[in-house]
Order: sequence, then C-alpha cells, then structure tokens
Amino acid sequence: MSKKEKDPKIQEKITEFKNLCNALGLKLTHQRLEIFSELCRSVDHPSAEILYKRLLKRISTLSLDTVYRTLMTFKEYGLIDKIETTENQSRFEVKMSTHHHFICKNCNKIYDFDWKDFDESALPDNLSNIGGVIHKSVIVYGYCNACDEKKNEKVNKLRF
Amino acid sequence: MSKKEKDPKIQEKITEFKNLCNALGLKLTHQRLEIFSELCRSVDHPSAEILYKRLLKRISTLSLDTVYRTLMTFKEYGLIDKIETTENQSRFEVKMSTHHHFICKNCNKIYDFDWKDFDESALPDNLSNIGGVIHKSVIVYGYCNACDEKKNEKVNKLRF
DNA sequence: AAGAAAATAAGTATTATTCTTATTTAGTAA
DNA sequence: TTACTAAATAAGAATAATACTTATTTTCTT
Repeated sequence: MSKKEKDPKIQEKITEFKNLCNALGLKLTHQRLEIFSELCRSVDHPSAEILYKRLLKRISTLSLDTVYRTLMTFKEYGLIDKIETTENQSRFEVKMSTHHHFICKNCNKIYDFDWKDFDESALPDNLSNIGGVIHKSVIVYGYCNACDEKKNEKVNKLRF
Repeated sequence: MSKKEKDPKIQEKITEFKNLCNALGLKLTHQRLEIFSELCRSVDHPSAEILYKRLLKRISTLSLDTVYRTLMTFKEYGLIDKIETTENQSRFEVKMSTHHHFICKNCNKIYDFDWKDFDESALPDNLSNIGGVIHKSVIVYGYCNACDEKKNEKVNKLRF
C-alpha cells in the first residue's frame, strides 16, 4: 500500500492527535497511536480489518476488537471519519484537507478529489426545513481508469 | 410510516417496474412485486429488515433472505438504489426523481432534498484522472429539526 | 513508586448478510 | 390448459462484521 512514510504533514497530524488526546482526556496508548498513525499513512480508506492486518506487523498482540473500539472512539471525538459507502464493511480515513470521494463501481476503490467550487457554494434554502447542516460532501460513482484498462486488456486478449 | 398509498406516480413506477422485469427476463413473482411496491411507498429509506417486517403483514410466509436477495437483484439491475451511509445496516430506496440526502447525526433519519443547481453543475476536470463518472450525489450531515425540538424539550424540562 | 481509572486482549455474543437445498412458481411452448 | 423448464422461494445453516464481558495491563496522576 502506497504510504507517505515521513511526510511532514503526517507528522504534524500525529502531533495534533497527541495534543487532542490530552485535551480530550483520552489516554495516549501505544495502540491508539499506532492505529491513528497507520490510518494517517493509508491512502486507501481501509476497513477495520485491513488496518488490523497491517498493524499486526507492528503490534503482534493487537486484537481486532481494539481496532474497532478505537476507531469508534476516534470517530466519536471527530479525530477520524467513517466513510459513506454502500458496502457492508465500514471504511475510515483521517482527513488531511477537505475533499470528496470517487467510488469505483467495479473494484470499490475510493479515490479522493478536490472540488473547491463546491466547497464554496451555498446549500439550497429548502434545507432549513429539514435541519441545520454541519458538513457536506459529494460522492461520485463510475469506473476508475485502472478498471477500464483491465477491461480493455481482457477485450484485447479475446480479440487476438 | 407515512405512505402515499394511491399516488399515481407510484402506480406508474410499478407499471414501469413490471415492464422492466419483462424486458430484463426477471420473473415477476408475487414477492418481487410486493417488495418493490413496499419500497416505492416507503419514504424512510428502510433497511432490508424493516422492509421484511412491513411485508410480513402482506406475505406471512416471506423469508428475510428473499428480501435481501431480491433487493440485491433489484440493485444489480438498477431498479432500486442502495444508499451510502456510515451505518452498518444497508438502506434502500426507489428513486422517483433526482435528489440528495440529509442524514441526521442524532437519529440517523435520512431526508431527501432537491438541489437543481448542483445537478446542473459540471464536475471538476481533475476527475478524468481518476475515471469516468456515471452518477454524482451530495450528502449533508447535521441535526434534523425534529431532533433539535426534542433536545430543547429536554433542556426545558431541566430548566423548570 | 503507588493507585485509580481507563484501555486492552481474549474469548464469547450478537447483528447483518449470504449460502445450501428441497420445494414451488412463472413463463413458455405444445 | 397443461406440462415443462428454468428461475425463485423458504427454511435453516453458515459466514461476516461488529460489539460485549471480564480479567489483566497500562497510562496518567500524585
């Protein structure tokens, strides 16, 4: 999995995380730090189970329940985001900056993309009849270029 | 549950459904028709289990598995939509027209809202690097007015 | 360094969804 | 209409995803 090992932004985020844990009265355990760091480094919006498998290499005694529980806690405190999907396995991310998601209908990969115009646009008035908005995001569906290429390879194989 | 029992739009949608089943080679079973109709009438984006419970009143021998299987099939053929959520129970809808979702952070209710300007707006260019888009939608989060009212009631009770 | 509160690991439990198989049904063709 | 065939269903078992229980360990405080 493509990681950004020593990206200063990640270091910064982890420092911020430590400070927030302190401020929130969350104990800064080894597990919490590793789970948060791993999720920070992950660019693929991993599930709890995927994270757990990656983390086992660093903490061999880690339990899957701890990953679930910790992600839950992080989410409750707004330290990470749970992603909206149609899959039945939850996926997570640490948001470094505002972005939106492209989800591939074939491979289910989630890609981030920026859309400044959207971020700056006002929501429709009729929303006030429903409630007060705290956060907005766009999800787009389609077939990612990687999947298209694979499909073309197969077609070419059939052809020759 | 607020239903629109004899709404002509729903009747139309059901007729369309029957035609599509025919065209797609899907057998038009009693179960399929009832499941589709019930989902059409539902304004609350129900889960498979909720649908199942409602349908039991009409088809006492219905099995939950049939509901799951049928919803899956419908989704595969694009007859219904599975909704993006952060919950672990899947939720579904029959889309009568383009709309977007407001999800209440407190009660998890999903409200529909229209946003024509968004529907007509062009997606950012950088998306072509990721893949070809087929569908786009907005999700907004917040606290719905119903939950706000309840909260205020509690506060008032505490106050007096 | 010691103690209290919180977090973890391990195993168990629950919830959500899917699979297996025998039976039934819809659509088709005689 | 009747009979046939493929597809769909019901029931129950199985799997997958997540959460709970409790004894032990760890962090943070003093």
